[in-house]
Amino acid sequence: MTVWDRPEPPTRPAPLDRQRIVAAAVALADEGGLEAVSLRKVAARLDVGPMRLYGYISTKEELFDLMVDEVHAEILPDGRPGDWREALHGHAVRTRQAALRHEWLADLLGGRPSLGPNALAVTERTLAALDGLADLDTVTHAVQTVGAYTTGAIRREIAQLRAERATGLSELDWQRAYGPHVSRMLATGRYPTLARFVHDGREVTAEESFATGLEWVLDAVAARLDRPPA
Amino acid sequence: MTVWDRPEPPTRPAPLDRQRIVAAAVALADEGGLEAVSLRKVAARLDVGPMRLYGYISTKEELFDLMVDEVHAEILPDGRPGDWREALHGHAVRTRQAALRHEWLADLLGGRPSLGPNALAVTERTLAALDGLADLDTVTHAVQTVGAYTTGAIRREIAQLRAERATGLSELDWQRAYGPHVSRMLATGRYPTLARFVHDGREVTAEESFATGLEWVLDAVAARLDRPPA
DNA sequence: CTTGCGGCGAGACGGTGTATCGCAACAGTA
DNA sequence: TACTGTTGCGATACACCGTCTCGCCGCAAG
Repeated sequence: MTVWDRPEPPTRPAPLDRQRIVAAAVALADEGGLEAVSLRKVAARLDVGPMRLYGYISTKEELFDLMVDEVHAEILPDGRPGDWREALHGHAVRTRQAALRHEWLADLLGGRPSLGPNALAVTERTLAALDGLADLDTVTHAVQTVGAYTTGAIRREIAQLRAERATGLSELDWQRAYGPHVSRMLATGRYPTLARFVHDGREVTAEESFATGLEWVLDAVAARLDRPPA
Repeated sequence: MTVWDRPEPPTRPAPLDRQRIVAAAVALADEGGLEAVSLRKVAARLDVGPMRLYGYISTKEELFDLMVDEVHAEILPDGRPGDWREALHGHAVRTRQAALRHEWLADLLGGRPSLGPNALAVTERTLAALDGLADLDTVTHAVQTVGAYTTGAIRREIAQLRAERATGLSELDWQRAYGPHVSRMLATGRYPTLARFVHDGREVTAEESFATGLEWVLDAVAARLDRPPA
């Protein structure tokens, strides 16, 4: 049997890599949500046995940590730093955009401390943009407060988005119709104020709501940065 | 065989109840975290087969929804309403306290829309405290902004608390020592600002951090409530 | 007493994360 | 070159999960 008759050996899959593992996991999560990520499926996508992964991660939670840090690369500011407000605003907006691209991020955000290189780099850039404008404590509080708002607002937005998708209602109808359950609850008369707000309230897009709250929080930060600490 | 020889029939466990199911699930979660809650274990605690639960809930997620609403009973304001700031502040603080009592709440907060009777009642009371102080949109933004901050801050606090517990470090050492990993990362010199903040920053308790950020956000709300909408 | 029905729960199913361990392939040595 | 020691891979196993199916048992009606 000549060389020509023998098929080429199957191209060995590139040797494993944390990078490749995380990329596969992110792809899986983007397609089917966090619950679609199982070590077996990640391994299958890399043509590898599940146990192979344990050389690179020692637990599924670690894989999630790596995924979160991977996405933080998308959150790093693009250009050179502007003023503090632009930095905080940009960080919040880019985090939200990343969560809209990778909805599973909302499930993980704030769930564990993010100490990966990309997350630290994001923090570094943000802190640097505020450095010197006030004492360390004030700056720390500013970053943490905006971060907390961002995390919470993103979670709510994604949660609502999923609920809308599940019921098939359009986003703008949602707050008024919200399915039979809420209608019935409001009709009991036990939540008169809430009922009035739902009935009379203007429809507000999630993006507008996020932006408005963010401006408020940034204003609060501005008030503390401008004047020396109490 | 006389009556006296025959044992009394075993006291039948009280017929099932959503209340009892949720109470068992909450107890399990309080003891071992959310991951310790399985339908099988909840059922076992009620001396019942797992399938029995499906008459009362149709999915595990629904059980989680019920648990969240159960805890919202602890978040309802105790007395009669005070002013708007007290209402928002109290809501945030009570939510945090509930999360410290039931750490698993941090995993669920903001994860799905909360539409249970207790959650709606909490919202009703909060909205009522702000009603009339500004147009509906402004009031809605106020409640949502404070809510988003609260969710995010609680998640971060619980996440940090768990990480501390896992490493055995004391809370105050944490920010400086944070385990070998962060020390090494900071030593690389790639995060100079962050390193300086970690090194020079005053230790701040989680409670103080939460309270400070909350005051900032409430100040921002005050600024919008006091003057008519733009 | 018989019959029909309805609901309960045992068992099954397909999946999960992870521990174990036999084997095969390789490195080093005689 | 032949042998041996070691290492690391991955098949197999295990305990557990959420949920579906369906046979059986107890009760109501005739």
